[in-house]
Amino acid sequence: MQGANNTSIPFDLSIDNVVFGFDGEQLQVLLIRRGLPGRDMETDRFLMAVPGDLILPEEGLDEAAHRILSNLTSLNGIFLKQFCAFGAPDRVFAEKDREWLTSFRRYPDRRVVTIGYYSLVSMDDYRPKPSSFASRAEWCPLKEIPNLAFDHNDIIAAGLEKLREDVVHHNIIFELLPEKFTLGQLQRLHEIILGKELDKRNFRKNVKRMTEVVPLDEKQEGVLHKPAQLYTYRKPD
Amino acid sequence: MQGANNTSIPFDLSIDNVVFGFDGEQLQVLLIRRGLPGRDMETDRFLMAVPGDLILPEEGLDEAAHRILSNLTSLNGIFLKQFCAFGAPDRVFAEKDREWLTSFRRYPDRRVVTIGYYSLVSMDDYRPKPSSFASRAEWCPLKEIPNLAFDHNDIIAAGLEKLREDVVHHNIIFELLPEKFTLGQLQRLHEIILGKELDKRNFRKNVKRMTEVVPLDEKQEGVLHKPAQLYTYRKPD
DNA sequence: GGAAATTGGTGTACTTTTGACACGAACCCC
DNA sequence: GGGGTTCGTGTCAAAAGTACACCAATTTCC
Repeated sequence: MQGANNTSIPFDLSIDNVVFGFDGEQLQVLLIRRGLPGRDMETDRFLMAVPGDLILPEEGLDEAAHRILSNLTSLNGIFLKQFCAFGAPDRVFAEKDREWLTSFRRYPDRRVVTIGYYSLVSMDDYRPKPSSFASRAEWCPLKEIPNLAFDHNDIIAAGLEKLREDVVHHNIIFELLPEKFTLGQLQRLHEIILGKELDKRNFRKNVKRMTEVVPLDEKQEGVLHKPAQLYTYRKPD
Repeated sequence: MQGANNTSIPFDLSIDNVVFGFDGEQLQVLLIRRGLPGRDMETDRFLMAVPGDLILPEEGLDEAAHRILSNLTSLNGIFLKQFCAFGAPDRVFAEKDREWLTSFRRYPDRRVVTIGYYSLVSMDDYRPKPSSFASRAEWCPLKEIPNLAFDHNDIIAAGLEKLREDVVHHNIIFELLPEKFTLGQLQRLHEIILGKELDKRNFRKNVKRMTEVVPLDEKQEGVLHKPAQLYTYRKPD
């Protein structure tokens, strides 16, 4: 940082969390229905958004991301990774966002820069009830995402791209699966994230080389086909 | 973004650019000697820093990164990539940074969040003169970096880590080389960034598969050994 | 003018990884 | 008991990665 520069206007800073979930079939993203419970929530007056909020004066970025996600969704202690800052000067000033901004923000004319985080959640572990007052969060299939507030559509797209990069080299993909999973689920998830089909036998060959993926003494139950062996992921020390 | 949250304190936002250079031998980082020309510049009163400054009210992040780098170093139109935001609440409030902050910042008590960019420059293309008034920039070998202002040592470390990741999959490494380079230089640069030795013949085998790296009708001159074939990098469309 | 020092440049054999490909087994439902 | 569905398995060929040693071209120094 360096400064003959005294032009110092205040910014607001926010976090936006792109939370990916997997239901065994497709990738989903957690969206928030905005407004005040009971008054605006049931209307379509405000666009949906990714869970995010302003950073508090005294908190760090990761800390803020966890707090905000916890407040809006009750998700605690989950995997969260910063992936990009978004700061187009007019990113919150589109007409569509005006009413919400003036209703809920103290300084609606302030420029807002947001730090994007993405996270991965097993949908088995988190099923918000869409119509409950307590939770305003809903899963939305990635392919059916509506027009969102601000630049949140772009943020999701960027988060997805980052997820794709990270899946290959870091074992983050297991965050999206329940504790016990089948190799079929693991393969489908890879296929969905990478956007291409994989060969079953080759895929399994590779997985069996991973010592972190261990078979359990258990099989799938209640499925209408041959039950699959269950596996779990043991984090290396 | 979502908001029952009206606690809205202003942040200052800055950009910090970690500029990597390569001299054929080792990686270097561009540092700025801070203070006012003629008055403070020659003293050691202020810690050195990575080139950075506050973002202006109306400019985007990438735009700000380019402007700031251009202002402080005259480097224009170079490769710049956002890699991480740094926002520890106290990151600018260490005692060592106090005097500079109060001398040069209008609101020295404001929390500052910074967006880190890294860039790659061929040192052949940019040789600041350390003692000139016009340029306050100096190359500093990565291994000899002193204590810097704020959390800039951390920022450099994070930038380097990101560079290591990116080098493997994106052809960014050529930004660090002059237009014409030898395979020896290319290999040394890879070895330095990756921190391990590579086999010469295997390395060359791989490079020769890259259609972007094309041999020129030219050889090295004025070296005290067998002159090497020169190559250049042609960006694919 | 020749020797020493230095980096440039080249090929082969082995191992490992990747990629393509087909069929019987186990379970549910009807 | 038959039909539908997913599970689970092995082999072969091609590609990529890895290990390894010597002569060539230039400068400098004697």
